[in-house]
Amino acid sequence: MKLSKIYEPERYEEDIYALWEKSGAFAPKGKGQPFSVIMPPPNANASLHAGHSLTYVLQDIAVRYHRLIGDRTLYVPGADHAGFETQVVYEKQLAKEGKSRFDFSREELYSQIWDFVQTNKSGFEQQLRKLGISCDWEHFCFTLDAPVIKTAYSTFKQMWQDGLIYRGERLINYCTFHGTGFADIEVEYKEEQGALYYIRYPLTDGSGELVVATTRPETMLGDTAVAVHPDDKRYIKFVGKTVTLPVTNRQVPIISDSFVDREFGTGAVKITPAHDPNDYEVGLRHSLPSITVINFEGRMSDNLPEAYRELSVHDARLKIVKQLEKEGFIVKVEPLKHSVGHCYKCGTIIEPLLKDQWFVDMKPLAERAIANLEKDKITFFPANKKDQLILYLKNLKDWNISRQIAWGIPIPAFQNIDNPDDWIYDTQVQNETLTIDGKTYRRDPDVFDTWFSSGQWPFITLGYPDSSDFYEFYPNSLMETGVDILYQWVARMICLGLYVTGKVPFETVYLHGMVRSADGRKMSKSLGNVIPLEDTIKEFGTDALRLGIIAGRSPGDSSAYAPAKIVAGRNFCNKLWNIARYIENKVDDKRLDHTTAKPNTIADHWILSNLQRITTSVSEHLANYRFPEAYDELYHFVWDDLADWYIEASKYQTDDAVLLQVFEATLIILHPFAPFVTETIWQTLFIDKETLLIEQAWPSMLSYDEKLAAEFDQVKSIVTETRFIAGSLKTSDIKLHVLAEDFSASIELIAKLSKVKTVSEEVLTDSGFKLTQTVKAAWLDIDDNALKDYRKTLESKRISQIAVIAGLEKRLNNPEYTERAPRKIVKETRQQLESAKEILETIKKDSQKFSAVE
RNA sequence: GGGUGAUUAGCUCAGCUGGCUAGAGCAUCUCAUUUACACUGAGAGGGUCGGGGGUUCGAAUCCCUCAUCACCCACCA
Repeated sequence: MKLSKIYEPERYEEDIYALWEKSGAFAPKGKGQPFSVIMPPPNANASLHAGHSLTYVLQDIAVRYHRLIGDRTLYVPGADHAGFETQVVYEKQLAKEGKSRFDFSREELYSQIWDFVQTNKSGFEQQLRKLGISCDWEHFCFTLDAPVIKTAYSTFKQMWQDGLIYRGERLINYCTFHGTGFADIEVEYKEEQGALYYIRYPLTDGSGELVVATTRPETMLGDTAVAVHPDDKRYIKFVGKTVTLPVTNRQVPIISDSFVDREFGTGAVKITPAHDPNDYEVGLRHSLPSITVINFEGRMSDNLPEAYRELSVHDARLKIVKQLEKEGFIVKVEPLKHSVGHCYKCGTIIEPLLKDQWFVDMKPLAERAIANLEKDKITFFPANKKDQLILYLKNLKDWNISRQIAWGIPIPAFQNIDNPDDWIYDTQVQNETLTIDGKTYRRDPDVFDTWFSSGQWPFITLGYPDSSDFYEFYPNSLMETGVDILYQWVARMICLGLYVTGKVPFETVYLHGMVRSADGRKMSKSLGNVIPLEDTIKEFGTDALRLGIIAGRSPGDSSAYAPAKIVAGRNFCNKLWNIARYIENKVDDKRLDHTTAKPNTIADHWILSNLQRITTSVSEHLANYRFPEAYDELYHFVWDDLADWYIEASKYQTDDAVLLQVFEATLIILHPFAPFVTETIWQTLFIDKETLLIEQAWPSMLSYDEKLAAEFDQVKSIVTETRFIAGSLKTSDIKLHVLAEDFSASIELIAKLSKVKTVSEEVLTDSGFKLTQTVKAAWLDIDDNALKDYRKTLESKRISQIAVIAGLEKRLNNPEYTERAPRKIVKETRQQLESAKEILETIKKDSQKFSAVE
């Protein structure tokens, strides 16, 4: 089969992926050491954009590399039901139909969303195939699969029994629009312009007043105290007295608590335990009652004076301020910038509200995680994220795992209808009520926070607790995910992994930065700057996207989607393609047994030397997860070494066997990065083997002679400098002289590559222009007058060469350097100085010719 | 308030444990047209590595400090 002139990815990619999938190449094979990656499951109803590709491509490169070096490699794909996220998407769809979640029971909603997800689910699977992701589809896992739920339940039960899970009334973060609570980390804080209201609270005994400052005057309806700092001389005399609250006329005590900041506001704080986390803590310390004045709909509650009932928080604030002003209780109002928590989906202000929920006591889990992190049981890329994670874990508060939504794993807990404190664990969640020993229990209507189950992903996906996969592939070798979910997900996987299995869930965490849009902003639907995956693939091909998206990116750092890098990737694939075409034409039907190739020419030795270097280097980079560095070196090996020099040389010094051998090895080491084009070429050039590139073994080395390889470097230098001079002189009509003893075998090669008219072995003793960049002797026989144009260049070369020598001499004249620096470095410096001096001599001699001319 | 990262060529960014005259892609300039490849080839130009200080024989790299930008966490009556 003949290859077309330009690589057209869309002609091959689909078939190539099908070929891999059909062959079973994605399943773990062989007896190598296990290497496992569990894919962070994409949302089941999601469509991936170009930015998403980064995570899967990085994982796939690691996976393909480990497969090639013979590891028993498992890459588990999955999908996330993404509880709240998905329900929000579905609710938006309902809204379009003029309906809302209130029109359905939770069971109805659940089954509707299930159908909704089923119809959308195939999207990302096809996208992953398009990206060439070599995951083992047989191992596919959805976060609502029965085994997942089973393990999540048994973990919940175990934690309950161990006293790590408790149910209690706490202030939780509540979105009144979506009607559910959130974990602390899910709240999005924004800096906002607000107002600080100074309000008079008269002492009940008429002996004066306290002025409190608040941003939320409406919550004063629920005040149960006023607090001052215990050391505050202004107020300490009031402690123990009471104030009479304006509007409600309730009497509340004045207490002292050191949490009060004397500098802020007036130094006197109204305490509303039911609506402020700090006040809640104060309330606990001082046994204050909690009065709820805002309900779960975000409106003022029924226990308030008629005028305020059912008002929105916003309206209530306006109304109460108006009333206070009228009655003379407002001292002043100051503008104040402060941060306010919002729902990360709808932007509604998060209300801290009292609610009974299930909580995980994170302290013991976090401590164990910290201990393991400090013992470096997990390697982080970038390394500094480990310390950040430890800091986070040290300050971790208890985790609210109850969600008031329909789409999720029902919490397996039932409450005695006659005794609210009597909760039992039971997994018969399909029943709304249970009757046990004559007592009736009602199911908790809530579901788990998605992260409670996905936090167990590294072992849940492997069939924990009693499967061979689990024994073989846990802990996972690599967890590659976004730096944005370090706390949200990685932290919880470590905590839960240690708790359930006793081991850290993975050996390495690689956190990629975010792919911002081309405009430098975050890529998001709402900003309208999303780059669709399909567009990029269609325009440039998958391999180009894979190469462009990983190029020049360091872990943990965000950087923009760079079309120029995708273009570079596309061009690179085309270059490779054309190397293959060249080889195809050259080798034709010779059926060379290239497996026993032996180097003949200096170019052969040189390319084998470079192949050895690049193979080792790519291995080292990939073993240490330095993806962009590996790609960068491969790019230059293929383009600069293989195409520009070796292939060019092969046009004059034929050695097809070595050429084929080198190209075969190149395809293998390049395969993890650009799987489609490499496999396509493999299937075309090596079809008679009936093998798949994806299943090849990492190349082993051919022997070569380092000295002969170095000879070729000399040839390169002569050719390069000759080209440069010829270019400056704008002529190729020059005669090149080289020392026969050094280059007799390469004369023709030098002539062809440097494109001069003739090359002679005649030695010019007193004429000719000596090349300066090589130690080996080579001259150009050029008319001195013609050379005049070259004077400037030579002069600037001379000056910079003198500077180089001065620098080297200064270094070597410093005894501190020669004594302290490693011997190897010093030796290198001496050699550099020597050759620098030689080059300067040549430049000087060449320069002198000009004085002769003038 | 605490923390992290960034600042290197016109643009986007690499530079791992300090050690050749600091690199890449794209862009720019010159030359090349029946070539495996114009998605090309041969060349060139372009940076006092944000400022200042320190450690070191040696600093883009380590430390301190300042500035600017970005992000994260906590608090914000």
